[in-house]
Order: sequence, then structure tokens, then C-alpha cells
Amino acid sequence: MINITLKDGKVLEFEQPVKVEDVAKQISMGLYKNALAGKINGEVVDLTTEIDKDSNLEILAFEDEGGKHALRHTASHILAQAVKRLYPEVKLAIGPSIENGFYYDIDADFSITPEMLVDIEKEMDKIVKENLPLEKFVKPRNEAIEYEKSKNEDYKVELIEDLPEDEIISFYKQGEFTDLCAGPHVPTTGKVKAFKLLNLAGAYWRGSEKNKMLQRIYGTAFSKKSDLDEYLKMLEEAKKRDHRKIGKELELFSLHEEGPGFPFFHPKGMVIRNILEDYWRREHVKAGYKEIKTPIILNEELWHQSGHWDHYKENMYFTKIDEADYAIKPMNCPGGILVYKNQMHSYRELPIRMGELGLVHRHEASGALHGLMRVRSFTQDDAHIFMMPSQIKDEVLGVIKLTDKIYKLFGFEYNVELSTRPENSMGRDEDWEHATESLREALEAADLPYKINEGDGAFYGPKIDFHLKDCIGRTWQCGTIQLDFQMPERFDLTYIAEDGEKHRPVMVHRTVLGSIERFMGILIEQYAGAFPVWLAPVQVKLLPVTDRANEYAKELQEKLEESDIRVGLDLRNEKIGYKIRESQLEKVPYMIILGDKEVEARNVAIRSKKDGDLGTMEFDAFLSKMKEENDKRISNL
RNA sequence: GCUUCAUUAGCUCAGUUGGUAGAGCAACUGAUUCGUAAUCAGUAGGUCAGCAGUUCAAGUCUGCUAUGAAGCUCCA
Repeated sequence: MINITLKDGKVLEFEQPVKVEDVAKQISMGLYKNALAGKINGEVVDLTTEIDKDSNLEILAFEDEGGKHALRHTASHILAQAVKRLYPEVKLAIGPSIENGFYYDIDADFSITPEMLVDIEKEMDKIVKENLPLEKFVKPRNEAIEYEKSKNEDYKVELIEDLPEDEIISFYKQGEFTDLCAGPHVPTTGKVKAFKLLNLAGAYWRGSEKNKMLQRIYGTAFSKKSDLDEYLKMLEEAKKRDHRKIGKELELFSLHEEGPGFPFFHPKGMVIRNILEDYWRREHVKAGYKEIKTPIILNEELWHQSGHWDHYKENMYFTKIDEADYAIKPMNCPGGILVYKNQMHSYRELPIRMGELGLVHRHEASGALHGLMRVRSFTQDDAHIFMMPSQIKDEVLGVIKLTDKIYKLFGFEYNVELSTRPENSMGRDEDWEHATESLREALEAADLPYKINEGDGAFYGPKIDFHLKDCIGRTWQCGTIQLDFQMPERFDLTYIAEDGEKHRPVMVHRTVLGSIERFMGILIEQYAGAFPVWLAPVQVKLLPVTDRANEYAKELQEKLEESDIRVGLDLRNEKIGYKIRESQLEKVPYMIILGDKEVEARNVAIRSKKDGDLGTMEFDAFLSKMKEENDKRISNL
């Protein structure tokens, strides 16, 4: 007798081992017809897995991670099978499911073209229609190696060879196709009701650029056609928010062949940028920061001392002044350190929080450049905090809270990662351990969920990173908090403690926005260009219906400008409908329509971008409404 | 940097099997003074990214370079 406990606590009894799908069918009619996988005692398994002892069982449908995983994983096998049918000579690498779909890496000695993808999709359709059952079988490791060798699948052989001697290797078979695989899968290929191949890309075997580059086919799969359509539509919509597209349409910034990765900011982009910086300054003054500005070009010797020469040279730009070698700063820390070192410091002063909107240049790989998100010259909203070791936790916690507050203002959700010691790093093990532990404690104290990113820290210390999402779900590192025991050592930083002796301070490097450029990219995508009133480059646009209202419009323009409202005036001889259309496309939050009626009554007709016609009101009433919206972020603080 | 793909007017895009470029919007000029998402007419605008090659002939075919896109690698 086997007892199977379901998620809702119900217990089912079976005489003999049953398959997950049998249970799914039995629990209730229809309810689990979309079952795609099971979860036995916490482990995701195929629907065909036998349950042979008492277990907790959960049936996973497409809504569950495990269900999606099984479906998409099967889709990737169908992709591989189709490719093998059409091009038997190719070698298969790996084909996992990923967040929104799946891919398969293929080694072919010809280029896979978009036209071929169409053929492959057709073949996949056939395989789905054939409704082939997926059958699991196992082989001991050595037999498994021989088996894959006989199929000429070199990559599979390499994968198995990396597994322990006594490992039992599982395979899945669907029709004539078998693949090394740990599962889980849906029971038959027919379950994959809706799929689409999306794009082609190169990808290094095992993710190392030292290895061969394979061809990767990306796709996505759903259990219903309507879900697939919805997803594709969502992708289309998301692309309309792309900051590169909106930045051009709204004349915020531009990029030119003459300076790849060096963005040009236009007047409207500068308005947003300046407001953002003002806001940043205000917040930082309140949080106890002092602002500094340090030079962009500094003597090369400084970079030897900081360790950047040894660890970051490849990404730096260099220049000469007279006969001496100089470097363009890729980071602001040495500048901040020189300011600190310029005088003696008492423990009474600590922590010293020194902020800098610092322009840095980094030689990023050409293929890594991406709009404003990844550039070669950018302004970090940097700050360096010098403190006693006992202050670490509180200071880090303070930065976490400041970051959270600022991100919340924009409605961002974010992921946090803790990155630990990388291979190419400097410093003592015990310092690294202490630093990493301090960051961990601060994260725990802030009650923030975080992911550990092994070996991804800076060369001088571990870090906490804040990642924000762009319009299609790619994440970008923005805020960062980096603990550093090395630079204070290298630059012999000191403070005089209570005991009258020199002591070594600890240093934190941190950014909240990350870079102004990247943050603006994220902002543009977050709002799809329709910025909140306080950030909008033009907040109000005055639209006279005929030139009889021009004088009145100019009068109002002056009054609005006096109150620091950013105002636009459209005096062109165009129809009002046309002027409204353009202002709407410019995403101006408010329009003031001025015709004979308004001139006569000395009032204003308001139209909001969001809500349309708001009717007429007194000008003063509108003005105080604008002032109020403008101050929203301030009262928010 | 790597793989694949792309680059035609300021912008968005057409351009058949190779036979030396076209639309809409924008700009400019004129008319129109009009009430909540495009008034009408006209004018001007292009070494088809650049350089080389194949050809009687190249926007179209080939190679190189630059830039861009997707992904990989990198991102201290």
C-alpha cells in the first residue's frame, strides 16, 4: 500500500506503484488536464515517473515553474530532433529551458539561417503531431560514454566524462531520437501545443571564450496557442519601450558613429538629467554626504598604486602630458582617496561620506555596447565612505536604505546579489571573510532577499549589487556597495583613534543610481517616455487655437516660467487637433488649450496626456496644481 | 572581442531575375485663422555607410572596414 499526500493535504491510497500522470488524471476531472510535470518530495519529475513509496506529490501545470520547465525542456528536445532529421551531420551540445523559453546549442559546419529556422519549425510541427512518447532509460557512466561515442556526439561524451565514475546516466527517447538528459519532460511531444523559434545567436561551448563558438537557436513554448500569442504580443509591446527608440523619438540623446559608446545628451535629455542630479544631491545632503569633484586625467603612477594597473589596465584609456604618462580615470576612488589623505582625520569625524558625480571612461568590448545601458563614458553617482571597522554594518545598512528609498520613488522592483571573492583579487583571506560577512549581516538586517554570486566581487573587495529590469526583462546592475580593505592599505590611509594612535579606516565604494546614463535608460523604459510631471522635460504646453490667443498665451508662458514650470508654446499656424496630436506624441503631461473663449474669460482649458479633456479652470488654480505635482517627490521624502 | 544578421532622404520604410533611386512623415514656401490625435498645394532633399573587386552595366553579386541589432564572453 502506497500513500500519496497531495498539496492540499488529501491522502490517496494505491495498491501498487503508480505514475504521476495516473494520479493527475485521478485527482479530478479536467482540473489537471494541463498537468506538465510532478513534484515528488520537492523534486521536479516527469509525469511518467513511477511513485513506488509513500510520498508528497504536487502536480505542476504551466503556471508552475516546474511545469514550464518540463514543457520547454521537451520543446528543446523536439528542436534538437528536428535539426537532426534535417541535418544529421550536426553535433548537439546542450539544450535547457530558460526563463521565458528554451534554446539548443548546435555545432554545425555551416551557418544556420533564418530560412532554415522555418524548415526546422515545420519539422518540429511534425514531431508534435506524431505525439511521440518520451521514454526514460539509464546506462552506467562508461556505457553511456560508449553510447554517445557511437552516435558521434562529442559534446555529450565530454559532459558525461565530467560526471563521477559510479554515476548512472539517464537518457530520454522520443521516436528515433535519444538525448542525454536528467529530465523532467512532459509525457509526449504532443503536449507542446504552441511553440516558436525566436532567434539565432552564437554562444561559446560551456560559456568560455576559449572554446569553440556554437550556434544557438532560441525559442519559446506554451501549453496553449493563446498564451504564446499573448507572449509574442507582449514582446512586441515591450520593444516599443526601448530607450534607444524613445530616446530618438523624444530627442533625449543620440549616439554617433564618430564616438561609439559615447552618448550625446540633447536639451530635453539634459533637463531630465539635471533634475535627477538635483534630486540626488538633495537626498545625499540629507543622508550626511559631502560632495566633491576630482579630475578625469591623473598620473599613471596613481593607478599603479591603486592596483588598477594590475587588474584593470585592459579597460583603461591612456594619454601623455608633456613627457609623463597619464590615465583617464575608469573609477573615481583614487581621486576620493587623495582628498581624504589631504589632511589628518580624527575618529570623531568618522564616518566621512564623500559623494562625487564622477565622469569615468572604460574601454568596454565593442559587442557589449548597448544604448545608454552599456557605454564607454558615463557618470557614476559615486561615493566613498571612510569609517572605523565597527561602523561597517550601520553604514552599509544606511546605503541599502537610501537605495531602497530612491528606487521606490520610481516604482522599481529590484534584485540584490552578494558577490564574493574573485580569482584575480588582492588582499588577505581573513579580510575578505570579514568583509563578506559584514555585507551579509547588513543584508540580513535590512531583511532583503539576495542571491549569492560566487567569485564575482571586485578585485579589492566583495560587493552587494542592485539589479533593475529593462523593458524586455534583461537586468542591469545599477546600485552597488563595495567593501574595501585594500585601498586604505595601499594608500596608507589613517585616522587618529581615541588612543592617540594612527589606525586604518575601512572604505566603502557605492553607487545608488549606478551610472546616470544607465539609470536614465532604465527610467525611459520604465515610463515608456511618459515621465512623471516632476521629471518631464516639458511639463505644460500652451496651444493657442488661433493667433488671436497668441498674446494671452505668451502672458501665461511668462507666469509659468516665473514659477519654474517647464513650459512650451506652439505658436505655429496649425490646427488645434494637429498641435494636440504632436504634444501627445511628445508625451507632455499637460496641455493648455487657448481659444477665443479662454481669452475672453481669462481662464484656461486643460487637457492631460493621461486623462484627456479636463475642462476649464482658473489659471491660478492650474498653477497651484502644477506646483503641487512638482513638489511631490520632495514631500515624498 | 566572438557568431549571425543588418545599414537606401532628418525619421519610418519600398526597391522585381544586376539595366545608375521611390513613398509617407518631418523641413522649406504659399494659401488657410480653424476648438481636443494629422488643412491643402508646391519646393527642396540621396556619392544607396565607406573602400576595393566581378561585370558592358552594381542599391542589388564578392571581399575588407566602420557602425548598429540579438546572443555569447566581459563588466573591479
